[in-house]
Amino acid sequence: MYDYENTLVKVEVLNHLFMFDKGKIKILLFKNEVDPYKGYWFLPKGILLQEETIEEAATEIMEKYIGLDSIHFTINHAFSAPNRIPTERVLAVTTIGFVDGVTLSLKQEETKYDYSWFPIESLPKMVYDHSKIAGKAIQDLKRILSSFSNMRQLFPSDFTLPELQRAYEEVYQETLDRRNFRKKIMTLDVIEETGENNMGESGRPAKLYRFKENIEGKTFL
Amino acid sequence: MYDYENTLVKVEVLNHLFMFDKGKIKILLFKNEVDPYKGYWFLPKGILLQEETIEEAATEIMEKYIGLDSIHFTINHAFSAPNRIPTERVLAVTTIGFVDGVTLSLKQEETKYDYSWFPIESLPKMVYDHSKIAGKAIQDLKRILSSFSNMRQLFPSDFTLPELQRAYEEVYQETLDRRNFRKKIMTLDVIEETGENNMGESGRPAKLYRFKENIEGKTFL
DNA sequence: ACAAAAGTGTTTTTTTTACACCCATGT
DNA sequence: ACATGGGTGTAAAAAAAACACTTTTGT
Repeated sequence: MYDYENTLVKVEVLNHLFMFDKGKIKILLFKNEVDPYKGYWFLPKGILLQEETIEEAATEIMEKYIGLDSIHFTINHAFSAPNRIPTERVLAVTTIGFVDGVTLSLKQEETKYDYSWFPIESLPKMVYDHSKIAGKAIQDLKRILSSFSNMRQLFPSDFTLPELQRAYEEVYQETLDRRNFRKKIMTLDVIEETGENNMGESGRPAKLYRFKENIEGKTFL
Repeated sequence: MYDYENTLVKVEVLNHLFMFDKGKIKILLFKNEVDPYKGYWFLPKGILLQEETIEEAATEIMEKYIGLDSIHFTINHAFSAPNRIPTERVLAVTTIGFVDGVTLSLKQEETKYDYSWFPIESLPKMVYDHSKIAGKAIQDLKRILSSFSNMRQLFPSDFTLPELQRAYEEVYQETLDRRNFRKKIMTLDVIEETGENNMGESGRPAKLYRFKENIEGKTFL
C-alpha cells in the first residue's frame, strides 16, 4: 500500500534561545566553520532521536552547546521544503526558549563552539534557511512575550522597571511612556518590590522588582 | 558518529479543518472502523512523503478525504511523544485550515469515508492523542481567527453581520452586543455591503456583506 | 554643583460598555 | 396582526495617551 522506504525522514530540531542584555533582546547563534556557508551562523540544532520528544531534544541540544540542561523550549513551527538542505531531506522543527543573564553566567559551561548573542534586529548571514526560520520566531516573539509568564523567563528576579520597559519597547518596536508603563504594570498586579535598590549605576537608583507567583494567563496587551 | 538508523522517523500530518455552520464552528472528523478505537473519531491524516512539504501534504490529504484540492493549511504544532501511537514511533505535525459552506457544497465530492462535522465545544471520543491535539488547535483558534484574513476563509462572501457576530461569540465564548459589534466592525473598515439582502428567513432580512480586499494584518481584538 | 537616570499625578482623549425602540419580512 | 430577527444612536464608564517637574545617586 504505502511505499515505506519513502515515509521516513530525518528531523532536526532548531532552537531559538533568547536573552535580554543591555537593553536588547538577543538570540544565540553559532558560527559555521566549514564550506559551504563558512563564516555564516546557525541556530543550535540536533537530530531528533527515536526515544525523545522534540522538547527533550531541544533541551539536550542546549546542554551540548552551552552546558545548560534546564532550559525549557516550546515548539514554534516546522519547515519542510524538501530542498531546504540541498544534500538531503531534513524536516526542521523549531523551538523557542528563554534564559536570563544571571542563570547564564552562573551555570554556563565552557564550550568548544564559537557562539555569539545577536540583537534580534541585526542578525548576521545565516546558513541554509536559518534566516527565514529565525525571522518567523522573532515575529512570533511579540505574541509570546506578551504573556508575563514568558517574559518572566527573561527577568527571573531583581530587575528594574526601566529594564522591563526596554524589553517591551524592543518587542513592540515602539517607545513607551515611563509613567504610563509603570501605571499599567502596577494595575495588572504582576510584580512586587524586593525592597532592594539597583545601586552603582549612574543616576538615581532604580527599585528592584520580581514577578509575583500567580501571573499565569496575564498578558501585557 | 551518529546512529543513522536511529535518526529517521515517520511523520504524519494531521489536519484540523474548520467550518462555520448554523451558528457553530465545527471541525471535520472521520470515524474509525477498526479495533482498537473502533467507533472513535480521527483527524484527517496522511504520511509525509519525501518530496512534499507539510502544507502540500495537508492539502492533498483533504483531496483524498473529501475531494477538495484547494484548501490552504498552516502549521499549528507538533506532537512527538515516542509512545503517542503504541505500535510505532510517529511524529505528528498538525495543521489548521478553513473552508466555507458554499465551497464545500459546490466542490465536495463523494467520499468513501464516514465523516461528520462536530461543534468544537462537543467533540466525540477520538483515537490515540487526537483529543489532546484537537484541543490545542481549538485553543489556538481564538488567536488565529482574530485575524480577519483568516475569518474571511469562513465567510468568503455574502454573509450577514449577525452570522459573523455568532462566529466571534463562538471563538471568544462570550455574547456580544449587536450594536457595539456592528460599530466595531465598521470602525475597523473591513467589510462592505454587497447591496443584497438575505431574504427568505424569518424576521427582517439582514444585509449581506463581503470582506474588503486589503484587510491583511487587521485584527478583531 | 552638575550630570544622569528614576520616580511621581493629573488632564485629555479615545475606546468600550450599557442600554431600548423601531423596521422589514414571513406566516 | 403577529412573530421573528435585524437595524439603529446616545450617554456613561473605563482605558489609554499626553505631558513636566522632583528625587537620588555618582562624579
